[in-house]
Amino acid sequence: MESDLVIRALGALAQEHRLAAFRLLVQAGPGGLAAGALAEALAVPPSSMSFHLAQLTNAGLITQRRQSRSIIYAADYTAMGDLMGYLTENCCNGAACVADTVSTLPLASSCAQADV
Amino acid sequence: MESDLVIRALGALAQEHRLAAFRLLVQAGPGGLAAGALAEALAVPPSSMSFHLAQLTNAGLITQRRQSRSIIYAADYTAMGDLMGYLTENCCNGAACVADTVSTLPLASSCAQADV
DNA sequence: TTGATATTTTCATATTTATCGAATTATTGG
DNA sequence: CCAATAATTCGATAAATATGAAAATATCAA
Repeated sequence: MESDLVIRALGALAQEHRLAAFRLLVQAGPGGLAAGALAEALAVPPSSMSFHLAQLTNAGLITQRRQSRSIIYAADYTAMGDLMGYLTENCCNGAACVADTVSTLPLASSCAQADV
Repeated sequence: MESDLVIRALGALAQEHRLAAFRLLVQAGPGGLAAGALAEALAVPPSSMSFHLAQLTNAGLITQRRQSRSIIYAADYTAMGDLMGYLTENCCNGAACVADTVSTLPLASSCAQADV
């Protein structure tokens, strides 16, 4: 992941409404949520919501697809994974930052196959 | 980690010079680097560097200490770890984002001692 | 104390980002 | 086609961020 895209992704998440929207989309799963549903959930005017969703889309963190009259947004887990990978490699001294967190999660399996 | 601090941390890293400075500080380790050394390394005027270092400090990502005439900045690994923890919990569906990335890195050692 | 060094603060300016009503585009049912 | 629904784009404005020269602050060595 190039640092320009990383900066756009970080900037996209560095905003109250966008971070909240992205969290909702992560929770929602691949099915995603409609723009209107997000706007209502966050109590943000449609035009503002659209602006923020465009930022997240531009950063590659979410995808959009039309479904009838609605436009459904969904979190791009791969993009988020790439961002986490960049931060782990470049901003955490040899994964020291992650280790603490990961060790508290059920990731034993992923560590076991770390020799791949 | 509260979302307000998370947003400040993400915003602090979402800028070319600040991301580069933080990466240098992470590499430098606990010893840190002087403001002047960072400014020179990044070819940024002292006043601009100072501005950016203040942003990173305000976000809690780096610490500062005076050493003679220089002010030494150092990465706060705990803060970065907290940020990674927040993202893992809230923006990665049950750590799925991390698992993919981590498994492709030579993290066997960090995983082995994860029980510390 | 004086002078040199290291950094920050101040200040003006430029740029980017955020907000939201109103107008516009796209889709569907009747 | 027409009316209703769902989103986006436009446009004007406000607010936050970035930049860098110049002045102010802190430290040290002589």
